[in-house]
Amino acid sequence: MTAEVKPSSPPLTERQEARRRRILHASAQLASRGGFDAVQMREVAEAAGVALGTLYRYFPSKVHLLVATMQDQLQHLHTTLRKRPPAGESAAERVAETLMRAFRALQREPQLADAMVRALTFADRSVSPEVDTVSRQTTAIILDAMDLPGPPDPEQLSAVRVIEHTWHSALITWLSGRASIAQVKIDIETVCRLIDLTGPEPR
Amino acid sequence: MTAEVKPSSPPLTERQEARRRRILHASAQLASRGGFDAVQMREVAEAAGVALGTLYRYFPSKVHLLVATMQDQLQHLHTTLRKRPPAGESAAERVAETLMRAFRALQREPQLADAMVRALTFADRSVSPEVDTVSRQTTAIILDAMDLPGPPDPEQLSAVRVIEHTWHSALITWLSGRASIAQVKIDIETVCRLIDLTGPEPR
DNA sequence: TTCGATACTGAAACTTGTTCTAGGTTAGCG
DNA sequence: CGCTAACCTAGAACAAGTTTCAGTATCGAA
Repeated sequence: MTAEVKPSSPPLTERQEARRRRILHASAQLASRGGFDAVQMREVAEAAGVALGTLYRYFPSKVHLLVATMQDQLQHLHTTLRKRPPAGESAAERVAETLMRAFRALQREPQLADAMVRALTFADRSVSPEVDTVSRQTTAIILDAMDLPGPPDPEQLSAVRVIEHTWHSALITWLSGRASIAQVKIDIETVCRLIDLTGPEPR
Repeated sequence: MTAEVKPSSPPLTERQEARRRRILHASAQLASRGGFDAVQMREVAEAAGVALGTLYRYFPSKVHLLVATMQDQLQHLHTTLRKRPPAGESAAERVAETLMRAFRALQREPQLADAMVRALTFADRSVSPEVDTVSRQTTAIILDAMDLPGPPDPEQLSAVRVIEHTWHSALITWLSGRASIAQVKIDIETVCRLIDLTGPEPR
């Protein structure tokens, strides 16, 4: 279930790889302060030491840039989470625990979270492939936490999708100050019950 | 459970009410064609026959405008839905039916849906009150569909929130072409099972 | 009816995402 | 080494959201 971010088509030279990394770093840096609005393309370019045109060659829009930033952060998160797998009894508990852990990680950088999530939901069709990658990464994290014996069945996949929807949308309501952390926790736990509903029992 | 859109603080004169209505109409009109990008503030102002500054006095940003447009459309929808209540046996069925009906309504105006939903998820804290109103309208629609005998308990409210999250997020993935209508239907039906899970049984 | 406050208009200006252009640099290859 | 294509840079230019301002119209109260 390893979901590596695709190294994509043309292999980059070392300097190009470094540029790309500098850009993503600058993006995350700026986002950590003022959130979405603070990630201004001219500033990112300057902070990364590249020309504006170059920035646009690497990331065709601000949304692309921030979604790529999210891919980057998610990969870190996934790696971190794997080191200490959740300890719950049931799959539902493990998933809820994992998501709340991820949530606390985002809490530490709320502005960064804001920038990434806003970009993700604002993305139009032209960013679909990249958004899809993020979605696959999230799915991988959840399935990892479920720690199923075999491959998931379609019903479980649907439950996972619903959990993703909830996770995503709950994050937004928290970021915009319309829900408390406690409420997010309750919603996550509520939706995770779906897992035990679909899994072992006969239908 | 009637959730009227608050008439807000200062009562408007007749001409002001008419202006406001013209603006919302122009907004919906433009959105129905090109979606979010086609709702350009200068064009809205021109189509509504008001100056740009006036448009901004009524709606302090494009996002505010589109969220207000959504409030408007939701109210229509709610009225329409009430005329023919869903017929399902269980609360879960009725909610799923209602949401799919709403979904089909949006399908008829995908560009408008795109504009409204993008605005909703892109909204930052400054739009929280308005977004909250939309959320309450949605909650009211779902609770109506559930047709509970008494007031909902906290567990049911959490289930409703999760359903809203799913509805909202599923809509986004459909609009951005990353999920089919069939998939949305499955996800809605999946999440609606939560209702029967929380309701009648003893815990 | 008249007055003062508030709202509206038209137009310019400002901001930030995005595109374009002309010229210099780099990488790979014979 | 020298060539060529692809890449990079600096900077201007353009697009659309938002703000501002001076002047005009409207409204509600005296």
